[in-house]
Amino acid sequence: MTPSQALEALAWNLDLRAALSREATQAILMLPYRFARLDRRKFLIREGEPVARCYLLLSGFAGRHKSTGDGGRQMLAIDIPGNIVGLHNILIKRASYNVQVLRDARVAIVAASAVLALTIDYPDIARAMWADTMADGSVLSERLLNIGRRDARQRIAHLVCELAVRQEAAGLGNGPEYEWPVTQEELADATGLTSVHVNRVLQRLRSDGVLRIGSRQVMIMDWERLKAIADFSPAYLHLNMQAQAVVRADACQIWGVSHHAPLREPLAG
Amino acid sequence: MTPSQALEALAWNLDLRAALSREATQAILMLPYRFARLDRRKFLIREGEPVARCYLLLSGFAGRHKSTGDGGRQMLAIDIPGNIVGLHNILIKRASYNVQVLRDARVAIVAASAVLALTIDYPDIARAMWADTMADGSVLSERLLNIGRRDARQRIAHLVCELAVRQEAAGLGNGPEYEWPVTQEELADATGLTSVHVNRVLQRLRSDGVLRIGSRQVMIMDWERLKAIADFSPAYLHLNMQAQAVVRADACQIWGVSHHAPLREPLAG
DNA sequence: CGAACTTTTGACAAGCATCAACACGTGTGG
DNA sequence: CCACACGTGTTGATGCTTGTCAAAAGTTCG
Repeated sequence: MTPSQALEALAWNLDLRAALSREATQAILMLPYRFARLDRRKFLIREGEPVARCYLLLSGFAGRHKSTGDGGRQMLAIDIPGNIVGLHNILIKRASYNVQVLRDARVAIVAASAVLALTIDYPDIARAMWADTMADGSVLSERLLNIGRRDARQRIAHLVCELAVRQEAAGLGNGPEYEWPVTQEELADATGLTSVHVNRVLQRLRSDGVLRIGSRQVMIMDWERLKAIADFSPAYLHLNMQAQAVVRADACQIWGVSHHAPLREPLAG
Repeated sequence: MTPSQALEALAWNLDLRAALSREATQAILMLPYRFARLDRRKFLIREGEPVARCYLLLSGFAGRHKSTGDGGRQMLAIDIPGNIVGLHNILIKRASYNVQVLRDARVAIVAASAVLALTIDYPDIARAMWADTMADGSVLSERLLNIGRRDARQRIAHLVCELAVRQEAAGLGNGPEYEWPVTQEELADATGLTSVHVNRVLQRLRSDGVLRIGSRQVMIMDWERLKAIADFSPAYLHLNMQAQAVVRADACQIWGVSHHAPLREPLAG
C-alpha cells in the first residue's frame, strides 16, 4: 500500500463511519504526509506526551500499551494496516497510552494540526472520526470483558478471532490464514497472562486441531469451534459489512480449509 | 441538582473539554428534556439496541456492563451525577454495552436526535463531546490495565481512588468520605473478581486501616497509602483541574481526617 | 414479621504465576 | 563459514492467588 492509496483507504473507511462530502474526501486526499519506515520496537507515541503526529499505518503492526508502576505491561489494542495511530488521543492534552511498532512498519506521517484543521473545515470528517473513536471504545469494552471474565483459552481464542475478522475486513486476509503480529510474550501482554501460560494454552489449541500458529502466521483450522471457544461475535467491532468480506468470513463460506494458499512458513501443530 | 442546573453543569463540563461559544452554551441550556426517577436495576440502555435517548444523570449512579455468553458480567464503568449516559454510543448503530441504575437515580432524558442536532449546528459542541469520548477511552484503557495487570487488592483500591477523585471533581465529595455506589457483588463485576474474594480483600483493607467501607459510604483513612497500594495517579481521568478541588484532593490538603463531617451511617472497620 | 437481598465464613480445588533452565532459530561479526 | 549472542519458544516443579460451593448471619423494605 502506498501512501496515496492509504489516504484513499482512509477516506473510504471514514466515509463508512459517516458519509463524507465530495469536498471532504478531496481534502483528505490532499493531506500532506511524510513517508517513513519504522523498525520493530520503535515508539510512535509515548503515554503522557502531547500527540503531535498521527501515523497512517501502511504495512506492519503497532501495539498500544500502558504499564503499571511495578513494570507490568498491558497491551490495549493492536493496530493493523489502514488504522490511524494517534487519532483517538488527538483532542486530549496527553496521550493515554504508548504505541510501539510490533512488526517493521511503513507509515504515512501526518501532522496532528493538519488533521485537526481538517476536522474544523469539514464537520463531516470530524463526525466520522468521532464515530471511529466510539467504535474504538466499543473494542476496548469488549477487551475489558475478555480479560475480566474469560479464562486464558477463551481470551487467546478471542484475540485470534478478532484479528482474523479485522484483517479480513481490511482486505489483508488469505482465507483462514493471516499474518500473526505478536510474539507469545506480547500475546501475554495483550491477554493479561504470562508468556509461559500463553505457550501452554497455544499448545492445547494446536493439539485440539483448532488452529496452527507460528511466530508469523496463523491458520484457523476450525472457525466455528474457535468462535465457540472464544464466545466471539463480531458486532462489537462495528465494521461496515458492505466494505469487505466480513459477512462471508464470519459465515465461514470462504474459510473452508480446502481453498487457501499454501503456508508461507511451516507452522507448528 | 435540578435538570436546569444539570444542563448548566453539562455546558460547563463540555466547555472544559473544548471552549464553547456563547451561542453553543445557550443552545445546550435550551435542550428539551423530560425528568424521570429511575429505580435500581432499571435498564437505561441495552447492548445491541440503537441509542434513542441520552440520560443526564442528576443524582444516583449507573453502571455500564457487558456479559459473556455463559453469563459472566463485567462492569466497564460507573457513571456519577453530571455524566451523560449514552453519549459515547450515539454515532454508532448499536449500543456497545448495557447501562443499568445502581442507586435510585434522577435523570433528565434528552432525545439522541436533539443531541445530534446540536452537534451539527454547533461544531464546537461536537468537538467537546468528541474530546469527552476520548477521555472516556482513556478511562477504559486504565481499567484494562487495572484488570489485566493488577492483583485484587490493587484493583479494588484503584477503583476506590478513581471514584474518590471523580466525585470530588464533580463537587460530590465530603472530605475523605463519599457515597459508595456498588454492592460487593457489583464491585466484583467491576474488578473481574468474585464477590467472595472482594469481601475478603475489603476486610483486609479495613483491618489495615486504609479505609472504612460500608454498603453506602466509604471513608478513606489514609489517602497516601491507598494511592500507593492502587498505583493510582489521576492523569488518565483527564479532568480539568481548574474546575474543582481535585488538585487539592490529590495533594491531600483537604483530606486530613480531622475536618470532615460525621459519618451518616456506621461504617465497619 | 417475613421475604429478598447482601455480607460473611469455611473448606477445598483449580488456574495461573513464578522461577529456572534448556532448545531453537536467526542474524552478525570475526 | 563458523561461533556466538540474542530473542523467542518450550518444559518442569512448585506454590500462591483466586474461584467454587455451600451455608449462615445480617440487613432492608414492604
